[in-house]
Amino acid sequence: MSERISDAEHAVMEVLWDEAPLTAQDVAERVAPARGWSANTVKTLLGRLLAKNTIAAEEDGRRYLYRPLVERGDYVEGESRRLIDRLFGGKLTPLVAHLAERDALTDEDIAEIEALLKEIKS
Amino acid sequence: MSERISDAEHAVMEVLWDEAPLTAQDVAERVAPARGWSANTVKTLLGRLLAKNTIAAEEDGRRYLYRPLVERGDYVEGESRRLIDRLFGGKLTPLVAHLAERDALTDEDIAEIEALLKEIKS
DNA sequence: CCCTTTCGATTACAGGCGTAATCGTTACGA
DNA sequence: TCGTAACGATTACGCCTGTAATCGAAAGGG
Repeated sequence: MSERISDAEHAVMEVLWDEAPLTAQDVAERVAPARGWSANTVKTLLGRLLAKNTIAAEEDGRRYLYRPLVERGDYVEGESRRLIDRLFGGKLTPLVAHLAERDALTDEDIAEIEALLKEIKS
Repeated sequence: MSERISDAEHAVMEVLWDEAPLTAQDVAERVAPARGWSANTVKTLLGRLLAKNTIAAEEDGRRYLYRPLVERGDYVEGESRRLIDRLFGGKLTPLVAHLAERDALTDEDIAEIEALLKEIKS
């Protein structure tokens, strides 16, 4: 279905997931500063996302209003799954184990996840 | 330090992490079938990994023996962190929450992670 | 000793990506 | 009305990636 979203494109998507529809300029204002991009760059990215059918453009006078066609949750799940499949045999546990083993988890993280899991079970 | 490892390169690295040192042909035999690659492709990838200082080559007669210079754990942690930073604000909990919410976690997964966390705490 | 196979090294080449600049059109301000 | 600013569209361009083919040297078989 939807083609892969590149890193730079993803930055644009985050803006649109946060707020939509937006004009190209709106997007540029929100994303360009942090990235140091020119407005042209943002327009190129919007064009590519359009071509990939990841966003839609609705005419609004002589400009367009852009909004996402892909949901953030779907994207996030896809990316997460890719990583977990590629590096951890498709299972989440080894990821958690790996981070824990490397002290990349604070006590607080652990407590949070435990609380979360407890809630899920109920 | 080390440059990014591409997807295709990663497949080669997995072979070397599993067993090393290996000749180019060894690597090709182990990785090419699953990927449908020619032996040449594997050699190109080994060359690129060499250039990136991700692997080392030791002469062995008229051929080379390749072995990783980067540890799998470091790579895995880097990639995991990248994803978690990019999509979950750097925290693991939202990743777990996201997968749970999407029913991407089985009861067994949950039990495993709980057991794992309990062990860590002790 | 020569032909063929085998190596690594070099070169290739299209497509994606990051990052724009330029072009053609139109609307708006002076 | 005329120049200019703002838009989207088109074009650019170098680097990375995936995926090899080709080249030159060397080694091994007959």
